[in-house]
Amino acid sequence: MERLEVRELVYFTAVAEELHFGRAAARLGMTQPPLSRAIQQLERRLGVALLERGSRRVALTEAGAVLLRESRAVLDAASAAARRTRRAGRADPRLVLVIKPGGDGGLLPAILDAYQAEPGALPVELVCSFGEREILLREGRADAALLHRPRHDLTGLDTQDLMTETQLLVMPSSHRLAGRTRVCLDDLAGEPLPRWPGASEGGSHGPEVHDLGQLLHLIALGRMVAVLPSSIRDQLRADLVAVPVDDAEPTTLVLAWPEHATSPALAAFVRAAAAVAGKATGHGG
Amino acid sequence: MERLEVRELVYFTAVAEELHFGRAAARLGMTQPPLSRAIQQLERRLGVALLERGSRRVALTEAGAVLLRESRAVLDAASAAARRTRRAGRADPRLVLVIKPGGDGGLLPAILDAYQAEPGALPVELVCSFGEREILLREGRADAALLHRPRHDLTGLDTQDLMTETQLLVMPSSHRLAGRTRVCLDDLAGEPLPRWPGASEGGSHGPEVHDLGQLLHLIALGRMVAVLPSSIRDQLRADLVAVPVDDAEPTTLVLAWPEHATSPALAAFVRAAAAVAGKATGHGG
DNA sequence: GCCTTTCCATACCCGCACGGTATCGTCGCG
DNA sequence: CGCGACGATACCGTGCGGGTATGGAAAGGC
Repeated sequence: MERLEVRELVYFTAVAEELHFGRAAARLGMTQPPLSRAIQQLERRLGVALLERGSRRVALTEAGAVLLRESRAVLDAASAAARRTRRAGRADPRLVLVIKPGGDGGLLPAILDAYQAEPGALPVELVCSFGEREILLREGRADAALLHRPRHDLTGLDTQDLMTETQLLVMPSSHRLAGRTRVCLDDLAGEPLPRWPGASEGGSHGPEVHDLGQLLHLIALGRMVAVLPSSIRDQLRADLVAVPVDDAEPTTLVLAWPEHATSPALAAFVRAAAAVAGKATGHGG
Repeated sequence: MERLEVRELVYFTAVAEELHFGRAAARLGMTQPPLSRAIQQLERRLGVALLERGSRRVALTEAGAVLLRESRAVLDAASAAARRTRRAGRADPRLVLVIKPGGDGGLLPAILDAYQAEPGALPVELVCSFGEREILLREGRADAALLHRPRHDLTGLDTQDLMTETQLLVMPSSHRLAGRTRVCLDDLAGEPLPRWPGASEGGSHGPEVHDLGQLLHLIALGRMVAVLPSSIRDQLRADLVAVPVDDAEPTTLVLAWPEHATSPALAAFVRAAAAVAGKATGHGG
């Protein structure tokens, strides 16, 4: 069984994405002929046609589509491997935790305290980031992240549930729904909801939002409303109102980390977080 | 950022596993000097020490241990990519489903029928295999598998629950517990339980077992007992008895497939299986 | 219908890096 | 102190990855 090389996968990915040998070669910083040969050789070694070459157009075969997807997985794994190794070799070991400002459900201080009490705890570096936080984990840029299920895609990650919250509709006090004690999702038809960077799917049609202060400001200005976990209640400005959304799926705050991670520092952090979460749900409900 | 090549990862994995450059080189079918240089170059490019060389012993550094784990992931992904691509390019497209004989909970015929009724259904190739069935999925040798949660490790796989079953203790009619109407796990202390190939963890201390007929035979001979999902009741020999185990965690039969799979044939199969399972729990409970 | 344009494939050449052989340096042990 | 084991270094050849030049086929314009 012939080996499959990373370089070949990079080449193939470029061609498969461009569907054009010339452009792909330019993107790779090389010329077209060696690229053509590399792809041919790849096809020969796999014994499979990956591309249909019309003289004017290039298209993926079924097998080519499969290899494109698989290649991305391999390349992601490879660059994550490099990054994680480099980070593990750094002289100043740290635990990188990525959070969304305001998205910690108020548990973070207690978790950090509990972690620092663990033996062998490392300094924790907090990275604040909005959209696409799970990507930082998959890329090997961070050790752990606070995410929300089901909002985030958790495939390929291991997780520890921390706390489940109902969701609130946050709006200016002048809003037509501000007097209600509860609303349901149908009431929100036509309301401008925030668009989170990276989540370009349907439904959200308001302006794009990058930070919690900005979001609350825009809500206060009447430009939009938002459905948020109930723990943000503590952080609301005086000019905003929040009422429960009855039929919004509850959101679970989870601690997530890359599958198969073995670092004892991470294990200690997960232990600490689980302990804090257990205590919190223990009293609080 | 320098590229990380598959060849280098193969080399490093060999050295990291052997902890000996000479043996690693032999295993790779090459001589020692180029191997040493390749590892040095890898360390230089990553800017990290991977191995501690004593003159008499080689040991992994912290970063080396990380890279070993990551390398295995990358290499697994790469060979899975090759296999999946080759299979996608085959002239006779088939859907490969791996099952454990007797482990289908009786749902399989209905699922296969429902799938064949789907538009564009492919011929289904059944592969029977005992231990380590999930590995066939991860290696790209199969499209889907019937597995049991929590018995199998499902990380890295997408799943569809099919049916949840309580578990039964299966034993010869002469067994000391054969007269009981129910037992609990503590009653089984000291009983020889089957060892499944690949699951070498504690608790199971009986002979290794590779197939259901063999297992039932050994039980009938009084050599062991087993805790099995209740759907095997239909397949029991007359000389065996089965009673519920009260505190054994219920087992869920799941259909599993590699994450991010996009094949329409697989999607249709999942749909068919979900429909059958929904109907089954609909009447049966 | 022919010429042009636009691609990918082929032919040929070169340099480098990968792998081999020979040897050294170093540590541990008798 | 000398020998053996093992990784590192030195040096060399060759195969392969990449470059330039050119061929060849198909689509489009006049």
